[in-house]
Amino acid sequence: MTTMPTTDPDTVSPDALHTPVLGWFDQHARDLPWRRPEAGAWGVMVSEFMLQQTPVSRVLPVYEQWLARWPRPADLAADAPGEAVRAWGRLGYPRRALRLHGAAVAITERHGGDVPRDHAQLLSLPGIGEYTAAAVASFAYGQRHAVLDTNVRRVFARAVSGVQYPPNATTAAERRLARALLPDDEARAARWAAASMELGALVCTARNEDCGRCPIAASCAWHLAGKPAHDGPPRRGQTYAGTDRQVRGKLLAVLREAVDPVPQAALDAVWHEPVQRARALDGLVADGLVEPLAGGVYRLPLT
DNA sequence: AAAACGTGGAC
DNA sequence: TGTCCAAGTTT
Repeated sequence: MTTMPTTDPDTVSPDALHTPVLGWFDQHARDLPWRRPEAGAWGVMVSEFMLQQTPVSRVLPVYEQWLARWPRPADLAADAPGEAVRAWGRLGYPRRALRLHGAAVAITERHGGDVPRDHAQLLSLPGIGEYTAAAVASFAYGQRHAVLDTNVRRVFARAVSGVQYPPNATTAAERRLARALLPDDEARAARWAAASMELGALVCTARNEDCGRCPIAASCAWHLAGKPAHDGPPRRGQTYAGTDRQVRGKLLAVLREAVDPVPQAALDAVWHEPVQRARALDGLVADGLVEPLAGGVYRLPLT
């Protein structure tokens, strides 16, 4: 007979988590450029786009160049989307660059050039989903939102539910828990969002977690249970080699480096298999990442 | 709801 | 060396 994990918000004591985690954050928060006051809402938003599935260490240099080149949304909006794709470099998932450009255009046209404060308005921008809308509203504007990213989900899974990893897909129970654990005070809630995320990023990591440095190890359900290994369906593994994604990446790398439009032959050289190669290129065009010109040449999108 | 969507560092 | 993982969004 086993007992179910404790996921009922009524059974957890929020303040017993808040105080130590916030205290730890005061001491150990990283000095990241998008956390500095001068970053502004635009800096926060740019960082959130870049950090979607990409590690901080790789984002840092691109972020700095991006903000120097396009210090306000209108600056990016005035430039070609292809320039955003080029400046994105090797961060991966280049559609994010296109969406960030699209968001800048929408902000310029519909919001007077200022990143909106309202969660619903943020959510309506391209490339902004539930997480990013909450993150921008919380980090940039100090609002009270449940900011549920992969780090926070893991912290909650362990500290509250007593399991090593959260479910593959975010559940309603997780959202409910995140809301229940949000401090009542707005400023404290915003601080909590950043702190709980930072704890997951630095201490309560996916592998090699460091419970010895964790401010809530003593009350962590998973730690108390003896840190049982993950039990259940395998966590989704990604394959990459030989996929369309890899071919798309190679094609786009050529276009990013090229100053002038690229002839078909130059693209053909990146992949031997013609059917997959054509499918990948078609996909890039369909996604608006590549613009086909007359005469069988291609370039990053000008419009 | 499941699958597509890049890239590179760490173990 | 191959697997795992990184502040998700979209269809």
